[in-house]
Amino acid sequence: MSVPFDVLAEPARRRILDLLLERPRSVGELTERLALTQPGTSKHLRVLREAGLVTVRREAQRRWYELRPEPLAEIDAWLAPYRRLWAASLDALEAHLDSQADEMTEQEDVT
Amino acid sequence: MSVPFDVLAEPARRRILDLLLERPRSVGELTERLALTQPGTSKHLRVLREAGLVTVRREAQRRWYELRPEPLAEIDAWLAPYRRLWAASLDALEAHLDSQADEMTEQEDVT
DNA sequence: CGGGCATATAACCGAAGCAGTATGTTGAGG
DNA sequence: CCTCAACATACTGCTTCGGTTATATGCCCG
Repeated sequence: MSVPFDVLAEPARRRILDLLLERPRSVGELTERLALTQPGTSKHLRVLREAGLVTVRREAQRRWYELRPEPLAEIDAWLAPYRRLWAASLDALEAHLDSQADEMTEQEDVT
Repeated sequence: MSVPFDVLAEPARRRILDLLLERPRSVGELTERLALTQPGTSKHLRVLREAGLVTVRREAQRRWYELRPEPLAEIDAWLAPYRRLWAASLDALEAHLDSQADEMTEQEDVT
């Protein structure tokens, strides 16, 4: 579970990261937005913490969880050699759509 | 499980994709390299197939599995907003290392 | 110092995932 | 046809995971 891939397999954890992308948040706040129980949220946060994807700052009883994106680089690195492949097919799609657009401007009356 | 994130949570499946990155391969070949049983390999391939990450081409009794990277774009898309964040910290690291390198060239005798 | 708030940890349960064994399926070749 | 080769599917046991309820911890405040 300590690998970023496993951590991100859980939708709730991806949502947490998405929420932290905007700004640091408290457990209560996250719990509310996730529609989970508080212990459930805490459990996911623990996993994220142990994977190094978040850090905690204590303030009285409140704990502010904060994003730490570095471990995501591992995923990005794995993804890298594949990126050019689907990029190529997307380019092909774009080219296709572009040529269609061209045809349409040439005809000028395709409803 | 149909989401790319879940599919990639399994190390064996990532290895399969890595192997298919080089060229299409038969089930037997993959089984050998993964040190799995043949049914185990077939099972992972089924998951990859259902997620659209591989396609099959039949040739007599042999089946050639082939990479289909498009679904990985979903992961890449999710990753996108985070990329600039860790990129920033990596830049900072680079800058730091660069400045160290500078210092070293200035001194010229750091063993 | 006692009570309440915010959060963490523990204990428990059901569901799902993975690996392995056994068996089914399809095509080639004698 | 019969058999073998390559692969898929079925079934089973085990482990792990995610969610919930119950309880512990730490801190502020009256």
